[in-house]
Amino acid sequence: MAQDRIVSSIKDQELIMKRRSQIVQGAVSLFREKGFHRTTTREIAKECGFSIGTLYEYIRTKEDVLFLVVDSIHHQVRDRLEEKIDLKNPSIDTFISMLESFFRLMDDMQEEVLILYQEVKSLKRESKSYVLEKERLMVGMLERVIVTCLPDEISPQDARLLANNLFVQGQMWGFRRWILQKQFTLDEYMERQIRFLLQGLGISYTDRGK
Amino acid sequence: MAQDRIVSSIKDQELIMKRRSQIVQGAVSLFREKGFHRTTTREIAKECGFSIGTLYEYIRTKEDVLFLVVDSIHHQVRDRLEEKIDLKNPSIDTFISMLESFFRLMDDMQEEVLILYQEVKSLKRESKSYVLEKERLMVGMLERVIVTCLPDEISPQDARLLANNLFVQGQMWGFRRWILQKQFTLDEYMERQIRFLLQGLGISYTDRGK
Amino acid sequence: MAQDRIVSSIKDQELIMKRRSQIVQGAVSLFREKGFHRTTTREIAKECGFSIGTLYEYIRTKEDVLFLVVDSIHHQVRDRLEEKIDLKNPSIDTFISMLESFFRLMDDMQEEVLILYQEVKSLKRESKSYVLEKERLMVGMLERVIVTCLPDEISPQDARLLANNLFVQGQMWGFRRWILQKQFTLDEYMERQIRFLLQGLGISYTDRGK
Amino acid sequence: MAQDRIVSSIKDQELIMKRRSQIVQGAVSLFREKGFHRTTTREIAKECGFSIGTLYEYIRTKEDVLFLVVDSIHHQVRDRLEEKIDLKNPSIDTFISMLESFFRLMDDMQEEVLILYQEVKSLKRESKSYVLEKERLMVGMLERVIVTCLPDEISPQDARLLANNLFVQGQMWGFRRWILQKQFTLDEYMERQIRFLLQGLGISYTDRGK
DNA sequence: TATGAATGAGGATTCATTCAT
DNA sequence: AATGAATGAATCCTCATTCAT
Repeated sequence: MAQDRIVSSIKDQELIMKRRSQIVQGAVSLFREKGFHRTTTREIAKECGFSIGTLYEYIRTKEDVLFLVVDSIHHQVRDRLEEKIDLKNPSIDTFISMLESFFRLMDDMQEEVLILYQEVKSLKRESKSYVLEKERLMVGMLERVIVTCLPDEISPQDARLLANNLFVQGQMWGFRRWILQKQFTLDEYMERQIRFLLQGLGISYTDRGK
Repeated sequence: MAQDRIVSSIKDQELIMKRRSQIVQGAVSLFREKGFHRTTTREIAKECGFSIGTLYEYIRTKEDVLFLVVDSIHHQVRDRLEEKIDLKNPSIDTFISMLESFFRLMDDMQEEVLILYQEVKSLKRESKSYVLEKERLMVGMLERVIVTCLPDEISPQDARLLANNLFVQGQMWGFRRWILQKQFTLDEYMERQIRFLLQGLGISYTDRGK
Repeated sequence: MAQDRIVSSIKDQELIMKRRSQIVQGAVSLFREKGFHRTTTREIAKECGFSIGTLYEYIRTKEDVLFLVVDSIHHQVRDRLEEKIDLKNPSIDTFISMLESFFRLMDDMQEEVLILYQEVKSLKRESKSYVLEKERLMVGMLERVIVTCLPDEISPQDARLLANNLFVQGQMWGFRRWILQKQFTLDEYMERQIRFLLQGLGISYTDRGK
Repeated sequence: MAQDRIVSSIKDQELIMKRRSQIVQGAVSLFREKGFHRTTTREIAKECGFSIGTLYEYIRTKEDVLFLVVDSIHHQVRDRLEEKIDLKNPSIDTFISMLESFFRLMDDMQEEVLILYQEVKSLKRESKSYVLEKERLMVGMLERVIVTCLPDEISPQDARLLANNLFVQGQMWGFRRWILQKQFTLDEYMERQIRFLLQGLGISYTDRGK
C-alpha cells in the first residue's frame, strides 16, 4: 500500500486517510496550475484548508505530496478502467467499447494524466520505481484486453507494443490537446485511432462501435 | 529567429551565437541529469566554462536558457529530419526508409527529446507558443511525407492524426524506454510500428524496409 | 523546594512527584545523548511513556524539564555525598577516604555531571541562580571536610579554593574523559590528585588510603 | 589548516580570510550573549554587517561558524601562550612567571574560553575530534613547561596530570567566576594555585614570582 | 567583455505549545 | 487526568539576479 510508504506522526489511521485525500485534492489542483516545483508547501496547506504545521503532520517532505498525488491518480485510473473491463464475453464489439471507455477516461482525467506525465521524473528513484511498476500493470491490463478480445492469434510482442501505443494515444489526447483537440472531437479521435488499430491488425472495421 | 527573442547586452552578434551555443551545450547535459528546476544557473555557467556574470551577459533569465535549449533541440531535429526527407521520388520504399530515419533520429536524440518533453511546460506562455508552433511544423513535415508517399488518397484528417501518432511513437521510444527498450531492439520496434501503420492503411507490408 | 518553582495544573501532589520523576529519568537519558537543545519535547514525552499533552500537564515550558533534571542531579549528588561524609572522627585517613568516595561518586555520575556542566547555561537567569546556589552548597560541603579533617590550621580562603579545585577535578574526570581516562584508571587518578593535594598542604603522603 | 576544512564558493582566498575573521568576531559576541543554539544565522550575518546570502558564501552550515569560532579561539590562546613560553633558561622563577602569564591569558580570554567550554559539544564528531586534538596540543605545551622547568625528576604521568589540572584551573577562573571572582582577585587566585602546585611537588614556595 | 562578490526574497521544515475531547 | 491533533512563528539555507571593478 502506497500510504504506508509515507510516515506520519498522527496515530488515527482514518484521519490520516481523510487528511491525505484532502492533501491530494488540494495539491492536484495546484500542480495542474503551476507544476510541482512552482507550488509551495504553504500553498498546498492553504489550499487544503489547514496550517503548514498540520500538513507536515501527515507527510514528511514535499516530495511525499507528489507521491501521494501520483499514486492516487494511478489508483483512480486503474479503478475506473477495471470497472469498464469485462473479459467474460470477448468480441470485437466489446473490444471496441472497452477502448472507447479507455479514451473517454483519459479525456476525463486529462489534467491528472498530465501531472503524471510531467512530474513523475521529480520523484526519487525508489518512489519512481514504485510508480512505474504501477504503470506497467495498467499497460498490462490493456494488453490482456487485446489478447483476449481479438480473434486471430497475435504475438505477445505485438500485443505489448499495441498496448503501449494505445496507452500513449490515450495520454496524448490530453498532453497534445493544443494540437489534437483543435482538429478532432473526442469521438473523431477515438474512432480514428480504433479504426487504424483494427485495420493494422487486418480486421475490417466498418461502422461499428460508438 | 529564436535568438532574437532573447536580449543580450553584448554587441558582437557572432560572439553571442558562439556563447549561446556553449550555453546550450552545457545546459543540455545538466538538464538531462537533473532537470531544469534542479539545475542552478551557477552550475550552467560552470559547465559552460565561464562565470555567472558572463552567463548573464548573454541571457536575461534562467528561463531564457531553457528556451535556448528547447529551441536548439528543435532545430537539430528539424535539420536532421529535413536532410533525410526527399519527396522527389515518392514511393512506399522511400516512405519506409524515411520513417526509419525518423525513428533512428529519435533514438539518437532521446535524451534531448526527453528534455523537450518534460520541460517545455516550464516556459512562459509566450515562449511556449513559439515552441509549440515549431513542433507543429515538424509534425507537418511528417504529414507531408505521408500524403506524398502513400499511393491511395488519404484524408487530411487521417494524415494529420497518423503524423501525430508517428511523432509520439518516435518520442515514446525514448521516454518510455524503461518499458520499451527492455522488450524491443530499435529495429524490432521500428519494424513493428511501420508494419502496423501500413497495414492500418491497407497497404500490404511484406518484408521490405531495412 | 525546587518542585514548587514549577507550576502544574494537576492537583494531586503525589502524582506530580511521580510523573516528574519519570520526566527526569526520561529526559536525562535523552540529554546525555543529544543535549538539551537537540532533544524535543515530543521525544521526552515518548521516552517517559506518556503523551505530549500529559507532559505539559506537569511542566509549563521545555526549560522546566531542564530545571527538573538539573535539580534532580544536584540532589542525587548531594545526597550521596552526604552519606559518605562523617565529620565525627576527623583524621587524615577519613579525609582521604571521603575524597575517594567523592571521586568515585563523580565517576559513577559522570554522565549526569556532564549535563549539569553543559546545560546549566540554558536556564533562565532565575533558575540559574537557584542552581548555582545549590552548587555553592556542595562546594561548601567539601570545604567543611577540608577544614575539619586537616590537622594544621588552613586559611578559609585556601580551604575554599581547594574545595573548588577538588570539585572541578571531580567533574574533570568526566568531562575530560577523552584525555584523562585514556591515561589513567580511576584509582590512579584519585591517588595522584589526593597526593598532590596533601603534599601541597605539607602533609606527607605515604601509601595510605585505599 | 582549519580554514580548509570549510568550503566556500568565494575564490579570493584573502577575502575569505577577511570575511571569516569578521564572522568569527561577530559570532563570538553573539555566542557569548546567547549561546550557539539561541543565535540565528541571520543575527550573525547582521552582526557581521553583511547579508545572510553573503554569510553563506563563506560557510556552508551554521555549524561551520561554530567551528570557525572554536578554532580561532584555540589559535589565539595558543599563539599568545607560545609567545610567553621560553624554555631556554628553565628555572623555578621562569616557571612561575610562565604560569602567571597563562593565568592572565585565561583571565583575558575568559569569555572565549567559556564558549569553547560550552559549545564544543555541538560540533559534529569530525570537527570535534579536530578541536580536541588541538586542545591536547595545548595541554602538551603546559606539560613541556612543567617537565623542563622543574628541578627534580617528575614522572610523565604526573606531569600530564598536573598540566591538565593547570589547564582546567585556568579555565575555571572564567567559567566559575560567579564563585571564584567573588572571593579572589586574579593575583590572589594565581598566587594560591601556583603555591599549591609547587608545594605539592615539594618545592618550597617563599615569596617569589611576580 | 568578463568576473565573481553581494544580495535578500523565498522556500522547506521543525517544534514548543495549546486546547478540544 | 490524559490524549494527541492542530498551530504557526521561527529557522536554516538556496539561488536567481545585479553591479562594481
